[in-house]
Amino acid sequence: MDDGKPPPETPKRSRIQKRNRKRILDAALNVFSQHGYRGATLDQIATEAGLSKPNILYYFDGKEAIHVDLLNTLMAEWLAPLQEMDPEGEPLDELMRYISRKLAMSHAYPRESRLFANEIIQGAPRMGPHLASGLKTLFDEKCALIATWVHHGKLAPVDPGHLIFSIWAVTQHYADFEAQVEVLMPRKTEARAGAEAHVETLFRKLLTPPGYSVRTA
Amino acid sequence: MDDGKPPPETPKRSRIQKRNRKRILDAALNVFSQHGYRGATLDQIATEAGLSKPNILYYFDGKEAIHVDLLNTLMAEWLAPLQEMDPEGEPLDELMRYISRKLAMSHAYPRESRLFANEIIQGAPRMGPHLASGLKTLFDEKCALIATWVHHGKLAPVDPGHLIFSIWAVTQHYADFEAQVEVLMPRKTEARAGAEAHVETLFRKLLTPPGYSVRTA
DNA sequence: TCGTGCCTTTACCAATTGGTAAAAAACATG
DNA sequence: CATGTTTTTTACCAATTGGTAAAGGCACGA
Repeated sequence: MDDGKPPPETPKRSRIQKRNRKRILDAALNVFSQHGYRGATLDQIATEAGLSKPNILYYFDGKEAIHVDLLNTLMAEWLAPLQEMDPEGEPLDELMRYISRKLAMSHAYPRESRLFANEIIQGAPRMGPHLASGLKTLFDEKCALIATWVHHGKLAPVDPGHLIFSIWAVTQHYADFEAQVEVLMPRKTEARAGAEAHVETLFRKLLTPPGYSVRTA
Repeated sequence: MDDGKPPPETPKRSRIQKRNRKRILDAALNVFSQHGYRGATLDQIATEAGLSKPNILYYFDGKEAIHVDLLNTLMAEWLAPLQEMDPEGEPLDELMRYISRKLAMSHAYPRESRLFANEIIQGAPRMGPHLASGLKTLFDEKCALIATWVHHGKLAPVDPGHLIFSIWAVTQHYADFEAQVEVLMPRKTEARAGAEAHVETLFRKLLTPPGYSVRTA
């Protein structure tokens, strides 16, 4: 009886393979996040990676394979902050901590943010299945968690799904629309600090339940 | 003395020209908003418009000209709600009304939203000047207005620039990331109503100044 | 009926696209 | 160093890209 799938597929890559795959994926992240899937070209990726085009196709099965690999690899770490929201923690603290980490990630990894933004704006043609399975599960789970928090009066009444959407929207906006933010708010360091304070206030006011006592030292 | 620019350029287009230009721009809006500038092709636009490729180039000077025309034409109406925020009105009402109209526009014109989203994510290479001039002026003006409102205690203390960013982020999210929203929150009509209520609450809680008396009938 | 001006099609083009075949070079290992 | 393996390059493709030239159609007034 053949179980169909080959043994767990230990990558088992030589160090030169690891190095070049990393170079390619990094170059591809630059190009895909800037131009979207269809607007990106293998030549561009090759040039940016410092390799020849056929050499790139020696490491990956094609343009689409690179893109899919990127999406799969980055999805996990992109969702880590949400995943780590702790059912045992203090609800408001957990949510505010999540928001803060999400905003920090948008500032630290704008390319990743734009990669996903491009893919989803364009209808998520290479991510649809992933969304429906992995992401949806996590999303539903965390929605349920937030709902119980609300139910126990630990948070102000709020629609968990739309709450998550607005957290994503506000935090990722700074990465995805960086070009616009920079034009409209040129002093970068000030803008970043202001963003943090604003987002913190926005969601704290939304989520703080009525009659919540503020601990002042 | 030649003033350099030709007379005000009355378009003076025949009805067949109007019809075909409209068809082309509509098709181009579909294609550009779905694939971004570089990912879009003239053939695709031509097919969608029901015209031949050379025929399209009879009406427009090239791919870029179509894209620029679209951006210019749509920019004005896209910014109309912000423009109409009235310095004479009641601050909180004006802002909440703006937010509501912005959300409605995202639902009614998702293609336009995605057109701009694509352009800005990709660094706004064909819109940079417009951003720096027209949009920045409007943005600064409205920021100043909001600042005076805050100063007079009509709104809770808030950074006007970041406030506008978060309004844009939250409202446009529903258009730009529609593919994701639909997967995670499948019941469309409920989702839309929920979005309205959530966004309303989010910003009303942020903006309502301390000690604001709620008028109950 | 004949122009005349507007619109559309046909037939192209050079450049770029994603991708391949196969030789050549570099590398590892005995 | 000899040998087999991994990596890289060279030389190509067929298809698609944005764009052009020029001939054809078509409506409409004289």
